[in-house]
Amino acid sequence: MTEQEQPVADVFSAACSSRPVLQHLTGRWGALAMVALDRAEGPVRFGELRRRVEGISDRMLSQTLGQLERDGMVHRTVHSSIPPHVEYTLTELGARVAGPLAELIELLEAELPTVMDAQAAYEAAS
Amino acid sequence: MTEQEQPVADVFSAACSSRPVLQHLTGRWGALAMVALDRAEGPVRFGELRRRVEGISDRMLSQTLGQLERDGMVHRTVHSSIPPHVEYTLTELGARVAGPLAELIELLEAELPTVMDAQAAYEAAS
DNA sequence: CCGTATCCTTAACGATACTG
DNA sequence: CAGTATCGTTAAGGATACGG
Repeated sequence: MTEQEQPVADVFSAACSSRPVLQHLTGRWGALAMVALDRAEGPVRFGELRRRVEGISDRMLSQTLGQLERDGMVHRTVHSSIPPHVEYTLTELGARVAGPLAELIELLEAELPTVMDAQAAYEAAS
Repeated sequence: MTEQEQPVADVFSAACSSRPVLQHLTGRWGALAMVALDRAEGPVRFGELRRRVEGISDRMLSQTLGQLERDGMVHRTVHSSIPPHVEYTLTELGARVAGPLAELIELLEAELPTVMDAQAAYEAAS
């Protein structure tokens, strides 16, 4: 049987359930958290993640990870001990989603000079 | 000469200029606008774009396109006539950036059932 | 150590009205 | 048609303090 994967979802449709999921991934911190986990290639602790994603607050990291966990992108493992020890990893789906996000970020980092030039040209024209 | 492209940019650094650029692309409407332009494969007018990106307001579309134009992702062509006629296309850089964004969106649309299942499981566990 | 709770400030956003 | 201006509302985000 050659089943056709036919997406019923359309993110361009306003009411589609995929919209919030996209928001979580492309929100202020979503992509950074995902790619940080992707680059780690192994479990990462909360504090370590906060250090990697510079500028994020406890509150935002917690909230972002919560959304991603709910969406099935991130797996959370709690080792009940004192002090507590919590590890985050990407799920199988999360790893696949992280791919394009990592590409985007790498492309952007490599092409930042191009962007800066464009910005300068834009300012000059206005 | 085999020049090594060595990115000086690091999006994980809080003050890096790449951060705002990433914001524009992964903000609420950035990715949707980029991929809508990518799928069009040709010039798209303002009104057409607004129709394609369901739910976006005049104000947000204008602002989003302005940011993307400033970042060198989108090219804007004004045909001075009455009524006005303005066309948007991706720049060469924009087209390359749109690639990963399109991948992300397609993956998300295809895997939405997986995400919905994860959400249901999450609710059940709490 | 890993968060949550609370409060507060900012900015994102949408609706409406208006202009070239 | 393609926006901009203004206004009001909402939601996102940061700071701080505290709990398991």
